[in-house]
Amino acid sequence: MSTSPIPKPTESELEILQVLWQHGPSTVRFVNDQLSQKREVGYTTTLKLLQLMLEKGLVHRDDDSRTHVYRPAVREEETQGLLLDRFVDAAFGGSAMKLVMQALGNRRTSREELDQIRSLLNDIENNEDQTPNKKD
Amino acid sequence: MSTSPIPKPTESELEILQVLWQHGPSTVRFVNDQLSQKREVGYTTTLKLLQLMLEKGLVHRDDDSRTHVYRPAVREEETQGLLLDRFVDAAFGGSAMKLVMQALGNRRTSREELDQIRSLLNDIENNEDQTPNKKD
DNA sequence: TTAATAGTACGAATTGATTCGTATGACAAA
DNA sequence: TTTGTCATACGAATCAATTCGTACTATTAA
Repeated sequence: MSTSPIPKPTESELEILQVLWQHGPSTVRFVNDQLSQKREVGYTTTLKLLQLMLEKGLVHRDDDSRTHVYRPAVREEETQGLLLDRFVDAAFGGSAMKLVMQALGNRRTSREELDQIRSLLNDIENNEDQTPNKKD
Repeated sequence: MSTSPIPKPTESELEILQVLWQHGPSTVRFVNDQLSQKREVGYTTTLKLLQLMLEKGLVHRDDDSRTHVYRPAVREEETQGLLLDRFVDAAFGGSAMKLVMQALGNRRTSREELDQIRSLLNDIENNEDQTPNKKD
């Protein structure tokens, strides 16, 4: 069982991955259009980023047709988990609890969401014994 | 009550802030010793970082004595909140819920911690109406 | 007083991420 | 065929973060 060697995506790469995760396989043009809705960004910039991501193994590319189509090579949850770990370390000194408390305390959370979390908490408490739990 | 214009600390700066938050006002030597426990880092590197952080307003400095003493200029929760916002945007497409679910689902959480969260959830649900909610 | 030690200041090299200009090729319409 | 449009490739500039070497000053011990 080799732990997959996911390279840590940068912020820009993450932005692109978000688009791919959300919309599925996309052309450079499409990705660039999406990014452009949030901020100014040149076409070749997006192109270059995608090419770098291809080299890093963050995306796959279908270049059968002239217009290439990119799709994510990493799974959303996995990548988010990886980044979350790093972030918890960097910003919260490793305490995931503190992070959760902040996230919940600091912003408006709807009753539905609260219920969702409650039910997750119950699940966790029930499955406690058989939880895989790879890390210390 | 002006919201303080906190500059976003970089990863290295955050590492240093962690030390200062945890141990209080410290000399460069002390901070460097702490950092060195985790990874190789030169003394002047730490010094330079602290000097830059001073310019940015991330720390204060007492230079009465030859050996300067640095202390955090930003509050822990505030800074974490700021970074959390950015992180939720960057990695979770803005959904704090998804982040919380990941954080809880992905790692072992003790019963005590689960209870702590539950009680926080209750607080949130009760205070819902009168919650100050300063931010947009 | 002198030498060793420990501190600060600061310029500059390095590295990585981001950005974009320009060259080049494919394709389609006239 | 020729011309205009749209695509990729890739070198290189820029910018920020990080790192460290070196110069200089204060302090202390001999």
